[in-house]
Amino acid sequence: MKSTINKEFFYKPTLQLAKDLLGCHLVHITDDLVLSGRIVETEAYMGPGDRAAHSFQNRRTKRTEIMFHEPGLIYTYQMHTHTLINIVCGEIDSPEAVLIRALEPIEGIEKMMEFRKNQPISNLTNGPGKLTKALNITMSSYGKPSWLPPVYLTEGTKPEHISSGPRIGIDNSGEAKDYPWRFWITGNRFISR
DNA sequence: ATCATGATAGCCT
DNA sequence: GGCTATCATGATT
Repeated sequence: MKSTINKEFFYKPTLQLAKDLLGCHLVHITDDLVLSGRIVETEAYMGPGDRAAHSFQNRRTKRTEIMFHEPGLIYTYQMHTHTLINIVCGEIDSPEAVLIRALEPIEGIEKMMEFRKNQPISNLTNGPGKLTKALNITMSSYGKPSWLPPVYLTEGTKPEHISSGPRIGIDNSGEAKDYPWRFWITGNRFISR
């Protein structure tokens, strides 16, 4: 069992945290089930100045509210038919977040296959909507701490090398679409594309 | 490559 | 209350 991350871990610049989350494990534990994966791809959303961020221009609404709170909390939101999971970053009142875009399946792979309608292992968690389905993560995690069960992070194995590039799915975000704020473990086969 | 899906959010009247 | 868009995915052409 990997050791749990403590909340001090989250007090660092968001771009650094986006990289430091690579290699950590995301775990969902319930009474009779452990589902986990190693984070292999993330994206940083930099708040008021980032046109791709929900909190652009400090937009503070019911949905974005949690990003104004302490780092390490879970920000989930619904996108079409999928739930996406982010980790809140930045100091209080600095509404930044890191989106978890892909995992490498670790524990509970058989069960993940059930949740993912018998997809092959290579297609279980290689996208932000897929991984929440595989780990059975829903909107009920909104605002919960990511350093405590049931949905939490643990230390994993550090990546050997990290790559970066433009974020995905934000073509309507002006100049922000080209910022290299997507990070992934170089060569990993579970990245989203 | 395009399209349907369909759950809110956010913004307008 | 209506309208439009969305940090995606799976199925279809």
